[in-house]
Amino acid sequence: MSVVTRFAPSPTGFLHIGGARTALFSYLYAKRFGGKFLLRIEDTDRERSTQAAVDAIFEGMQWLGLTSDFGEIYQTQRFDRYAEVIAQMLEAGTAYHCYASREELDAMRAEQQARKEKPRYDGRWRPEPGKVLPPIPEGVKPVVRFKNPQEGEVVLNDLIKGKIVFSSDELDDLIIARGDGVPTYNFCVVVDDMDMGITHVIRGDDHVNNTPRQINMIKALGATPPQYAHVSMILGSDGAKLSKRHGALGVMEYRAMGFTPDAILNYLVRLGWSHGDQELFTREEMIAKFDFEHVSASPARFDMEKAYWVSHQYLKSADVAVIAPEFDWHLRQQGVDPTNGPKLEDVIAQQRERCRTLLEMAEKSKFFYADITGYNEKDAAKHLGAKAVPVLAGLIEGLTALSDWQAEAIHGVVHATAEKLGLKLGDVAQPIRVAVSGAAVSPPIDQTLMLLGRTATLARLAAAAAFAAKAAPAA
RNA sequence: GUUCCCAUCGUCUAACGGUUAGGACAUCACCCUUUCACGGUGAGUAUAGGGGUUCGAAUCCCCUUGGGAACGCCA
Repeated sequence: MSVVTRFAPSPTGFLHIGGARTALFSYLYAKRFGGKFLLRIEDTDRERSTQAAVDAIFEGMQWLGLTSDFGEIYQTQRFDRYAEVIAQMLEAGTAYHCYASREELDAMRAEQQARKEKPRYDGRWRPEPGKVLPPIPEGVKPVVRFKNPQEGEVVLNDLIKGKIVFSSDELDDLIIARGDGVPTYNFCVVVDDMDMGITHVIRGDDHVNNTPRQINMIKALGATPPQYAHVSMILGSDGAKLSKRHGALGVMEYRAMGFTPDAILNYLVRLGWSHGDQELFTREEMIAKFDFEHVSASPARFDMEKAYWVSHQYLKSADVAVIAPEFDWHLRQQGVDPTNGPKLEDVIAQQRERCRTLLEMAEKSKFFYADITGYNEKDAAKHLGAKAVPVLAGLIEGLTALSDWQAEAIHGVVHATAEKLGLKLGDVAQPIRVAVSGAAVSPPIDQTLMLLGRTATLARLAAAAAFAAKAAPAA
């Protein structure tokens, strides 16, 4: 049997990092066995589902490259099918109508909690042989409940957590259709997974307690339950649960922070899963090596520092042509148009070693594409003082005379200037950095000037010379 | 409250009864150096606690403690 997995988010918010990892695991597992992966939008709660959230989920999945093999599937488009199954179950006696009002149920739960019991439906409308049901109240639209078997136990052999046994008497009769006829999550999941031939249900471990009921429903429908893999949640760096108020970010925010999709995926795949000592994986390697035997059952914290490290590894080793479009996006995000200026690929090649993210790279590369707006105060005070005046003058003279604007020749001029003035290389290079980039940090100076180009270089050196001359008397 | 899950360096993890408990991130030190980085070398840091089982336990079992989840006409 070919593997079919699914990622089934409810569209009530963006695609967060935990969901992305669950989706990734599902995707990898399917691909590993040459199977299919599908994305299903669980939008039966029409009050909370929004189109904006649906769009955000698709956007995130697409950016990560986790594409569905079956297009878009919405539960709200399958209501006819759910109604059909509910009718079947009513007919077969595996489901029944319950006329208890919400108030009645609230009161029941309150009583149970007062008695320190687990709140659960008491089966007041559950038909049993010889049992007399209450009179049907007028004007009440009944809900439909699943008639859960009450004997024995349900065994879940989870691929990650191992064997988990639930006693059947812990399981109450859950509602599968609301008073208005709209089916509920636990029921829709079961019908969908069955109809879509899902072989492996990979989801967050907050669903573990739903699983025995779902297994019972699948069995009541005469189908075979899929395999389950319940993935632990991702915690914030302080060990607290990620929430909207507390550090939960959508995957697109990681794009804004300068991560590439591959880097995020690589970080996520290693969060809870391992393959010996290997830290870095290509997408192909992830697919070839992913397994549930090495997925941890315990929750993991999201460590931004390590994520940055992974990001850096990708920036350093990736094909510059692949990164260039994302780099372009970041520059434009910062209001810089990279059309006129050095080739993005060349700038990336110079910056990739010293930047952990594309955001950082864009910030540090703006000066290649736009005029600098001023000097870093400390750097200017240190490097553009009186001492810099002869240095800059010498450089301008040497560089103006340069016919061949290449790194090697530029390097020669910088060296010659230092030698002529009896200075160390750093004493010459630092003023140039500040003059040209606005601050004392840049790629190697010869590369920087080559990329910047002759015109901009000389203009900025001249401006810095004027600045230094003005600052000199005070110094 | 009830049920269920989880527990190795600060963090992510390796170990599938026998290792000086390994690697990575982070930290610190040194080297390299034209700034920032990269890179190199090295250091410190862990089996939550208590009982068993066993010749031998991080590993299997039980208890404690500490985290977490679920218990909706939410998903």
